[in-house]
Amino acid sequence: MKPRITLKKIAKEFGVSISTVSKALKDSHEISEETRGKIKAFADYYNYKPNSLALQLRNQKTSVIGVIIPEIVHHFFSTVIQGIEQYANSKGYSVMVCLSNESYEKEVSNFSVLTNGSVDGLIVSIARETQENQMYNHFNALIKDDFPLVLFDRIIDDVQCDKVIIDDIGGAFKATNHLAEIGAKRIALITTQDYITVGSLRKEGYLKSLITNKIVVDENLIYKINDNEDLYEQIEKIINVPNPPDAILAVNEIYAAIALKIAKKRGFLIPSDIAIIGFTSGLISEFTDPSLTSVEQHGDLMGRQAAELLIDRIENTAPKEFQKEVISPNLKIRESTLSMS
Amino acid sequence: MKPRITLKKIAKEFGVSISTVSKALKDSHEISEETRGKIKAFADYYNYKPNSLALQLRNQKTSVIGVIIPEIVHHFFSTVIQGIEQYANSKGYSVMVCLSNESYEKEVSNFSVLTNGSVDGLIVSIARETQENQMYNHFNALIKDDFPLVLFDRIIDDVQCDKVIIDDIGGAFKATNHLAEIGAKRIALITTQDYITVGSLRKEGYLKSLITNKIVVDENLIYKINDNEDLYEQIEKIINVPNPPDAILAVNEIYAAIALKIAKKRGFLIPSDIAIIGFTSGLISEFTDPSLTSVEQHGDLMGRQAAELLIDRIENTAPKEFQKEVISPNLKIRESTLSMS
DNA sequence: TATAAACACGAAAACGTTTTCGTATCATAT
DNA sequence: ATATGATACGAAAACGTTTTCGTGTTTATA
Repeated sequence: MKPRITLKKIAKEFGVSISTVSKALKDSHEISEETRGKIKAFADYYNYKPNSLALQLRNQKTSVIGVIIPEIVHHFFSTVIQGIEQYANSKGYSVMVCLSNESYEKEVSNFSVLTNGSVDGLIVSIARETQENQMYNHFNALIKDDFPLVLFDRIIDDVQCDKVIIDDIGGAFKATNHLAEIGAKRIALITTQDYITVGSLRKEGYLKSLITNKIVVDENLIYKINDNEDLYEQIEKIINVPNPPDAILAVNEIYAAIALKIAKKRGFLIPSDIAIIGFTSGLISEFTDPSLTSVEQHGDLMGRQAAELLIDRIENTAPKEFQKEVISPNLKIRESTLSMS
Repeated sequence: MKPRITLKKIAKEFGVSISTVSKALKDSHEISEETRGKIKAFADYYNYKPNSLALQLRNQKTSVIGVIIPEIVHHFFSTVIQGIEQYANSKGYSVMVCLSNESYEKEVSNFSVLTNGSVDGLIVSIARETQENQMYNHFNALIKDDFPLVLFDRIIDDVQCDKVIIDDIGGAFKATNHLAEIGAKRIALITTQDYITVGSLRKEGYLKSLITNKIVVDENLIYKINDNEDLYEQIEKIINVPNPPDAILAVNEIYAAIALKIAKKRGFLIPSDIAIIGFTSGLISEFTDPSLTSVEQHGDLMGRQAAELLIDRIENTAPKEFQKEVISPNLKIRESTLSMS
């Protein structure tokens, strides 16, 4: 790469000082029209642009925000990034994306890279492994230094910072209510392991709804999927049983789509034999047959709000209580829960 | 945010010079064991980490690579990012992601932000608007300065830089051959406008296959979708006609999934009445019913290769011919093309 | 004509780091 | 006693920028 042109080189060219060049390029009235003109022409010709590293160092501000997420090949997370990028960009910030791949070690290493002065703040959704083992020291270290930090979706209650979550309890409650309304009696829940906070919150909403609807809770209808094992096999055990459920609430789109596929293969009619709802974020629900009713998560809105909170925190240094924004998911009713005959 | 601790502050604390502190922290033998010990303990206690901006400025190297893509809520692009991030990370680089939203203006503005010294190189897939109007000056400016640049997927032939593409012609050829083999005679193509290079290349492969299979080309079976208008309406006009095609090749997953949905609604049996193949990247094809045969694009591999080319270009400054890596897509056969009865 | 103001520019510090070179102090060898 | 060498540190430049504070020269005012 050719070395970029700098103030120093321009100064040398005209035998003036660096300050003169800097001022000339900023149209300062301190510099004569003549000098200004020739310097600007020269700089323009050589396509001078101030080195942003130098500026960042001088201004003690990078205008970059770091984002650490568990994965990116995931409709929800990519939607969040879109939301973040959009708002950040409108405020003059760029976005640096790092992936933890659900690994604690990589999350910590990302923290370490990003908090060395290369970003003004951090937006994070916690890796599964981190949540599983509850190792939060890297977060506490940031908090101690008042480093601007926003957690979203997968959060830690104990960490004092801004947070954005969706109302998982409410979403699951709404969805389960809907299943009950269309006549379901034996509503299964396909969820994750307990340490995934969103999974256990959705379970809470599910339970709350069962109680509200006076349906007896049957622990045998609650299935905790292990993401590291074969999903089809695990979900098959829910449907291919003597007394299958008449409705399923799945905490994500994939689980729901797989359940649908298996149920159809077993000869069940959807929704008349089994109604299905999934939490969603992607496009799959729209293209299954029947299409899947789903709890929509509004990832872009989450991203936007996280970015708003973070940038506000960065730019307004006055102490301020930490916010917790809660986004309400909505139920998109499709064919998989059209009233059961 | 609390001000971070610096060499200067540590130096002041012990009444030594900055150089001494710097050397002590690097375990230099120039510094006495005693001084070294107390400085390191102090630095450790206050969690000293070198300011990366200062290092980047001094070393004239950021270890960051910039990525500009049209959108991120898109399975293919997020897969590419994953590939890039993974390889880049293994080589000690971070990734800065910017979105052009298919807009020329935003692409240029991203260029401008990223090429001011904040990244060591750029990986780009061109915005639709840029391709449509063939405005490539921002690329030429980079090339002139030998700025490390890799183009992927949507490329420009005229720009002299490293490139990674998939064999679109070959993929479409293979897919169309497959349709011909299972007995299709009237194979429709659902593609994009001509200025999208991948669209026109896939059309080329389609045409090549028709000729190979001695099928007469029928221009009426080639449909160019306008992404800004209603997709369902446009695709309906392909299927809901007096003499519908007996097979469809769609240049992306969404077009294929919509075609499938419409065909089923019209009462066609898939694949016996109409066989369907889509180029793909996402999960939709797996969850439709019947599942969709698809041309798989290996986005992560593309990302990885792009990152390899870029980092090689960054680290080995010796002149070297520009590479063009071509990735072969493979045909994943699913239910939508099981041999037509 | 003396003085004040305007003009046009330069020096230097600051951001935080690394690294080369210089040097004062002390111990050792001749 | 002198030269040599090691030891332990500091000064300063360099990366590229902005900005404050001088300062010398010219112009306007009393």
